[in-house]
Amino acid sequence: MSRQYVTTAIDYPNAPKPHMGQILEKVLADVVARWFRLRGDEVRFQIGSDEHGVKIQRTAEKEGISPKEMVDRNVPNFADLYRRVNISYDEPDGFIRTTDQKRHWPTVIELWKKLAQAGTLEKRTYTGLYCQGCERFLTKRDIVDGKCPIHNSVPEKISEENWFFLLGKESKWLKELLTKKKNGYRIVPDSRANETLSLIEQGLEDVSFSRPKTSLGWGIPVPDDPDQVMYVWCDALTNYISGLGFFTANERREFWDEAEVTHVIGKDIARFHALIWPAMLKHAGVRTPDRLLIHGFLTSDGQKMSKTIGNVVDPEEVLKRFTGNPDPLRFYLSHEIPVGNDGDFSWKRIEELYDSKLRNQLGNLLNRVLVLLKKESAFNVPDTQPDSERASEGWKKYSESMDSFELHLGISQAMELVETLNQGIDHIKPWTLKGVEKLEVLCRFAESLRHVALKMLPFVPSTAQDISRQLGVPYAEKMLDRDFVITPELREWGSQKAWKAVGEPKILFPPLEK
RNA sequence: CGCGGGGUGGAGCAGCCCGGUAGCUCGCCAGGCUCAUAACCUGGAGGUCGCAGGUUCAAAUCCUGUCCCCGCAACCA
Repeated sequence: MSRQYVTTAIDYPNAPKPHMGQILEKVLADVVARWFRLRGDEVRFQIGSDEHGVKIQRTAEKEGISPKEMVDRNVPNFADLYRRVNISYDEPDGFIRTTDQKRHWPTVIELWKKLAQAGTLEKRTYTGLYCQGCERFLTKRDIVDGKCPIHNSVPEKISEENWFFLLGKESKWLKELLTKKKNGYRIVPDSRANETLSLIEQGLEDVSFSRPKTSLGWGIPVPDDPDQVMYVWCDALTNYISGLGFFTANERREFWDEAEVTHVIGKDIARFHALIWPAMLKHAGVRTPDRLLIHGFLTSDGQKMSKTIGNVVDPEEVLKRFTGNPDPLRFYLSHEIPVGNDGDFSWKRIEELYDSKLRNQLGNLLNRVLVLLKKESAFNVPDTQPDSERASEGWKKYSESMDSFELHLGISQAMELVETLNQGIDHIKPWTLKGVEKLEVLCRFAESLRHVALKMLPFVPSTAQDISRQLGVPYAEKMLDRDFVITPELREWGSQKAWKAVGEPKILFPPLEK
């Protein structure tokens, strides 16, 4: 058994509630965290919010409230929606806020001091071309014909004092760290690693770590330099260790030093997590993380989600469509989008998938087995060699997929089993059989469904439990407990000797209203 | 020469890393079954896997070239 620490990116609560991309990330992380728990690991799962910065400041201004008021209003909506999507982050301390002066700030300030002591911070006068519209300095690459291509305006030349983090000299060991096979910082999936490595090849630049208070007021002050405020990197990335109380009296270092650390993030911020973050940790004397799990982006009906196009999908609406049940959405995101790939969300597709896979194939299968079985007077799963071999091979394949983060293969394997079972029923025609033969056949189907439910558990937890309840398996009530483990015994064919009867069949997934 | 992703039956996607029966969902046609949520099962039509070369006994998969599409990243203008 090992210890796991799973994190997601912390959300920017500029909007009143999470968008689909953020849901995708949380679901991915949640499936991973759940799988770790189910295989017997000790897991800490942390999410949070990144609440500083000019954009927050500005949005709040527009609304005529203080930044603090705005984030205090928005952040609970994030936590609330994630709870309703069944994201199993640790309660109560698995949600870290960067405005939390008790939990977050002390670590950040201490980390800054350590970086300063290590000589990796340097104050410079930065002169650059600043675009008022973008509210940031533009790089040579951004500028087209001397103008900001987004705002079509000529940027101003502005000089300001910035603390810089000297990332430029870290290329060599970073490359080693990211490519070595053992004890490195592994990027998953592989295809996403090349992208980052090619960034190193292009040469790393030092990064701005602070802004003058006058241009960035809403943030953590730089220690011993009251005129400067920390820019996003030192503040936001640090959440991963501030949540563990690093550099304070109540450190929980065992979840870092003696754990496997997995950061789940989107491809847009891969570079910061792959480069700046490990460099910061190195100079602060903290070991580097183990894994960076990168997901792609979501389009809507094949197009970029955009307010202008009007194709933005609100996760809330998706929940509502399925009467608050998060599982169709969780299933969609896990089944349709291989980890790391970009994916598409479409209403047509999710409804299609709901009907064909969840309702017709899975729900209907459970129903037909239970209806036949409840007419029988006994229940007993026959222990046969071929069945038990099939089961153990199936579990082996499934675990391999899950352990290597090929999650869509994991859930597909469960669904393939469902398909096989539907075929089997039609082939065997249990309703034409009698006596012991009939009973045995039906019990074998029920047992197979027990395995299906276990395999679906990381993806659609409440559905998996519901199936198990209807089947009447003895452990059904415990399945959603944090310490529930899919033990070797549970994976074994016919291991549930205490299972003596099935429950009442109920409709698992009702037809959608038009 | 910025970087990355992609082009697979009518639509949407998987398979490519680690070559060897081209798979899934929807749609279409025909049949079966009647345990089940008008669900389930079987068969069929439809693909020269963008194009051109190369490697190989064998290429959707590896290599080279080439054409085309889409992003540069998240609700903010």
